[in-house]
Order: sequence, then structure tokens, then C-alpha cells
Amino acid sequence: MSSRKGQGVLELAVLGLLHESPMHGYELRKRLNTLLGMFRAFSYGSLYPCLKQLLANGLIMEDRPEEPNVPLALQSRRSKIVYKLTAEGKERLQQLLTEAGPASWEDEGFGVHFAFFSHTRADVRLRILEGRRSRLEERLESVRAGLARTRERVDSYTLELQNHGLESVEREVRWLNELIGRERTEQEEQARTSKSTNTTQDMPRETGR
Amino acid sequence: MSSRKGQGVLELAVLGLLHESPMHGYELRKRLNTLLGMFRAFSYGSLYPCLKQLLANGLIMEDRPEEPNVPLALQSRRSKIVYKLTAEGKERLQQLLTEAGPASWEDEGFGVHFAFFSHTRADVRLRILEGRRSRLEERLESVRAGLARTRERVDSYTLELQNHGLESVEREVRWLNELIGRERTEQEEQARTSKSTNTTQDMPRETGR
DNA sequence: TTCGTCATGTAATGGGTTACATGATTAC
DNA sequence: GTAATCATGTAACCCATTACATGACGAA
Repeated sequence: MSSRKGQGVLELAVLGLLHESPMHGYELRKRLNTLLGMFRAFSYGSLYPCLKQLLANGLIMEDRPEEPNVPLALQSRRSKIVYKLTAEGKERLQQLLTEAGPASWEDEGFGVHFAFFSHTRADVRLRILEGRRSRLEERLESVRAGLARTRERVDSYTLELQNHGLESVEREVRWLNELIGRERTEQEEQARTSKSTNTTQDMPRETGR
Repeated sequence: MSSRKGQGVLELAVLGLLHESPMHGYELRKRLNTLLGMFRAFSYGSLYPCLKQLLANGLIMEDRPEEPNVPLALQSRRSKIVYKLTAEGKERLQQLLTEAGPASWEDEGFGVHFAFFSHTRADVRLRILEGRRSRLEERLESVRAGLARTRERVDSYTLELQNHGLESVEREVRWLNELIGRERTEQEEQARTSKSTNTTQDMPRETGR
């Protein structure tokens, strides 16, 4: 309960990764950066404080290896700390995965949300994809407008830059269109298959573990 | 003299725009955001403080309209403030345009530097383009490596994201290749044309003013 | 006269990086 | 035994956003 605001994108990313399997910070960061690939890279300086806070909020718990043969006290061994989700953490993850507000249309939020699409409800996936698309279309609109206004008095490099930007975004829109198309047909198929007891949910199955 | 560090990208952008023509903050911000189009958008909350600091550093000066018919004091009229570059400011701009360190390979820095390419020396342009390209190729490399390592145990959405990222970057690399090619042939042409008194400089001409 | 946009500013806050400090483990 | 890399952490700083406060000016 109560807001205790998570620090944006990192919270979701960490909870999402830890849901797949428990991990220690160092590994977490690597997985994080390969997961987000081109979009983002986090440093320890932001990861560890984040973990600390998630711990304080009871969303994750540490699982220290517990060296059974060390006398008793003097446990400041400073070794790996494996983190895993608590029940509350799983709940929170589910919540973040489902909310998908306007933040998930932005570059950052979108990337992370998308990375966990296989754990996201189909209807939410669709909402995010469509939100993202209209966000991008807004941008295209305004850039095109500005481009039309200033058209003449602009040097060729600036123009080149604008164009490259436009094309990149147009490309992403096409990509989104394709994805949205796929999602839609999948949804229709599933609707046809399971005529009865429709629980609005359909994720590709929990990956066990 | 002395570092008095400029706050990253904004300084260059502001100096660059003010070099083209004097402006007040409000307009500056609009031009800024259309100039940078897809890449970036600044808010007043960062622009005004920046102007303030540039002013304090003597890089720009205010040019208040001076209402000639207002009694004398009581000039707190609060109206438009037009900023323009000082001599020192022009110097600083030139310096920023020429330095082009590693920061200008990164997304942010690159965009802004590129936007002012028509005021940048040809050799510096080439350095930036090539720096950018190798920066991107590094990223491609590491992402591809990570992709090869984890290949199997990764869900289709994550894969889709990675791929889209890769393709975007590959596309930018191709774009850069084209630009670099053009720059090279231009340089060669110029070398052939002006056989004599070579001053290592060649900008498309100072736009007068 | 009021509404929308132009115009300038600031304080609180946020979210992140850099650089550093430290220790454990592995491979040579 | 030493170098590289794994692993954890923190403090100082940086850059920018948000939300707010203020006011001018033109058009309806």
C-alpha cells in the first residue's frame, strides 16, 4: 500500500528479471544490459541502490549462501548476495505489467515493457503497442509540420538529420503495425478456439520454473 | 580561461542557434526542438538556467529593447530579452565545434554536432562521422555477441526487440557510410580544385551576417 | 474582459553517472 | 603471488523535468 514510488524503469526491469530466476546484482546488471541491448545501459551506481530500496520495500529478499561452516558471528564475509522476489514483489510486478500507463509509450518505458511482453496480458500488449504507435505518430506529425514551415531556409545537413530521424521513426511505426497485426490475428484465433469460459487472460503460458 | 564546465549538449545548441541569429528564450526553445526533431526536446526549466549561466560566463549578452519612452528607472518592464553571442561566445562556439571529443559519438552529442555540420570544418565532420560509426559498430558487436550466447533460452518478444534494435543501428551505419563517402569525394574534389595554398580549412563559406 | 499564447523565471525533485573504495575468486 | 575479473557498495555531482508563479499582449 501507499505510493513509495519506484524509480521508473529500473524497478520493472529488475523485478522482471528476478522473476525469471534469482540472481545477484552483478549478473543482474549484465542480463539487464543485454536484455535492453541498444536502448539503455545501467551502471552499478543505479542498480545497487535500486536493489537496496526494493529490499527495504519488501519486494525482494536476499538469499545469502549462509556458509554453514563459519563459526557463527563474523559473517561479514562479503560474498555474493542472491536476490529473489517475495510474494509482494510478484504482486507488484504483476501490477506494473498490467498498469502500462502513458510512460510505456515513451522510448524507455516501451523498451522495458516490450522486453517482458511474454509475461504480459494480451490486451495490455495491444494497448501498449497502439499507445506507442500513436505517440510516434504525434512526433512525426509535429516534426513534419516544423519541416514544412521552415522548409526553405535550412541547410542540407540539418535537413539530412531531420530526414534520417523521420525515416527511423516511420520504420518503427511499420514495425509496430506488423506486431499489432499479429497480435490481433492471434487474439481472433484464440477467440475462435476457446468458445467458452473466457477469462480475458491469455499469456503464452507461464514458463514453469 | 579555466574550465567553467558547460552543461553538455545545451551549450553547443544554444550558441549554435544564437550564432545564426539573435533570439529570445522562448523562440530559442522552439527552434531547438524543431532542430533536434526526433532526438531531444528541452524544457524551459533547463533552457533559462542555461542562458543565465552563459550570460554569467560572458558568452552571450542580453539585448533588451530599451523602451526609449519609459521615464528612466522602473524598467522592470519584463518583456522580451533578445540574446546574442559575444566575441567570447563565438570563440567558444568555434572551440566546441572543433573539439568534437568522444562525447560527440554518443547519441545526444552526435545529433547536436551534426545539426551544426555546416559550420564545422570538413576534417572534423569526417572525424565525428567515423567516430560515430565505430561507436555504433562496437554496440552491434556486443549485442550480437550477447545474442549468440543466449540464443536459445530467450522468448520471441525479447528476440524481436533485439532484432529491431540491431536493424535500426545497422540502418544508421549504412547512412553514415553514405555520408562519409560523400564527405570523402567532396574533400578530394576540393583538393583537386585548389592546388595551391591549402589552409586545412574548408567550410561551405561563412554565412555572412 | 477574458482567453489563449507569448514570455520569463525558480524551487523541488528525480534519476542517473562517475569515480572511488573494497574485497573475493580464478587462472596463470 | 599476481593479475584479471567477479562482486558489492557509496558519495559527489550533473543534468534535466515538473510544477508552479508571474506577467504581457492580441484577438474575440
